[in-house]
Amino acid sequence: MAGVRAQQKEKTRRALIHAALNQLCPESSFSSLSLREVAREAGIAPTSFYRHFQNMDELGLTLVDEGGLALRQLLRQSRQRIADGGSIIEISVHTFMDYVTNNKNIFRLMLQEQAGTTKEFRLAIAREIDHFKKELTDYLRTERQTEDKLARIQSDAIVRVVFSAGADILDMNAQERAQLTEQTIQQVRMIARGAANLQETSATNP
Amino acid sequence: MAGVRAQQKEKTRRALIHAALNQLCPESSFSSLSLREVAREAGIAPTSFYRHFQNMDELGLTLVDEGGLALRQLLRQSRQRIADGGSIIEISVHTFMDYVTNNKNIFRLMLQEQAGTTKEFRLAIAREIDHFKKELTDYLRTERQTEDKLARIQSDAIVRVVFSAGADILDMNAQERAQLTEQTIQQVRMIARGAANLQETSATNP
DNA sequence: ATTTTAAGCTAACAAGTGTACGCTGAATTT
DNA sequence: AAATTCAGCGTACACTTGTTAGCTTAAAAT
Repeated sequence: MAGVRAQQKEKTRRALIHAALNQLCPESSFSSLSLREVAREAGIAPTSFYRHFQNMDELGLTLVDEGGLALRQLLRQSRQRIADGGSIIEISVHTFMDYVTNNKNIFRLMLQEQAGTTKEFRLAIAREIDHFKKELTDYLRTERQTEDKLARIQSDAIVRVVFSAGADILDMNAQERAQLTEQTIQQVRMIARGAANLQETSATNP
Repeated sequence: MAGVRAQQKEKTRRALIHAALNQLCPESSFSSLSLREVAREAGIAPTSFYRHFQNMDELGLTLVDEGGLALRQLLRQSRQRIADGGSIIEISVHTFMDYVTNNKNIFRLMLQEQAGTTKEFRLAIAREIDHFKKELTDYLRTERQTEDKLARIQSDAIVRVVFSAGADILDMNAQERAQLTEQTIQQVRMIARGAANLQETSATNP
């Protein structure tokens, strides 16, 4: 059973996703996309859209999920490369910035809908960011022997700084990008240093 | 010359601003507001809108400017209250969070349009954030004798963390808000500590 | 007292939107 | 071979949108 039918369906589903992604330029946000235009670019009739998604939001959530998953996989990969030496901070930040650079539209979508109008979107994106925070917290606790609460506060701060810098990177050229990436690495180190310092202090003053 | 006419014009101008602000709930972003609805709520005909603003974007930019100005004034005020004792970090973060809590709609607008679709918006908001960063940098340099470049990096990190936390506060109740505010204060202290530590280290290793 | 100004109005237009309905035809199942 | 499923289509409807053109009317300027 080749599933000629299911195959074709998947194909136009991808076409819809691709069309939506393609229309997400700096000049038009996801929430301003119209079902009709997306359908037009995917080469189907507007009404056929409903054979694949219940509405545009469902399509958007798919984009967020796929994008978040890809980013997490990249970061997990890059963390494994740490064994070969190299700073985890440096590699992770670079990986993140590269992802943003290569997937501007998806990242912009996440930024926009993070403060956006649909609760389901906001939750989906909060979930993605939480995934991050959690993985980072675990790393800090096990690999860096950071005390639990401190690890959570620290990783929260790091994630905030990195995501925020990622947002700024969207409009930058390669040179500015490299510069901001360097600065972000320094800031993450700053946070790590401050956290370590706090831990020492509280250890001697219990 | 009382200026009965100018007075009335200002009044409906405020009505338009108020109407727009009022329609900025979590369920509808600024870019999804329609000129007609805003005009309707302000009690004028759609076409009369143009007597006050060239288009909706101009209205939005007005909101951003007013909101940013108010926030900066608050922070400047609160910084002067430092003389009476109390941590500048604590007071500033509290002031910021209170502002966000009391002006959710404006702050949400800023968040949305920061990654939004109109370049002019993005620039306006970047400008507001830069104002902040600059005032903080100056403070760090003069009051805390922080080295110039370090002061810039540090204040950049602080502003990122605080703004990001401000975004999260929008959907929270009073208790969660207090908790996140405390955490943010700790994170700012963490950054300050890390920066001081870095400065010491580089002073002894020139 | 007369003229000018301009805030606000009504009417109208062209364009775009989401979605309900029912049909077709090929892939699949029976 | 016959029956069923279902991705995709065309038509149609009821709205909403931004914006133009020209009128009214009271305030301001002359």
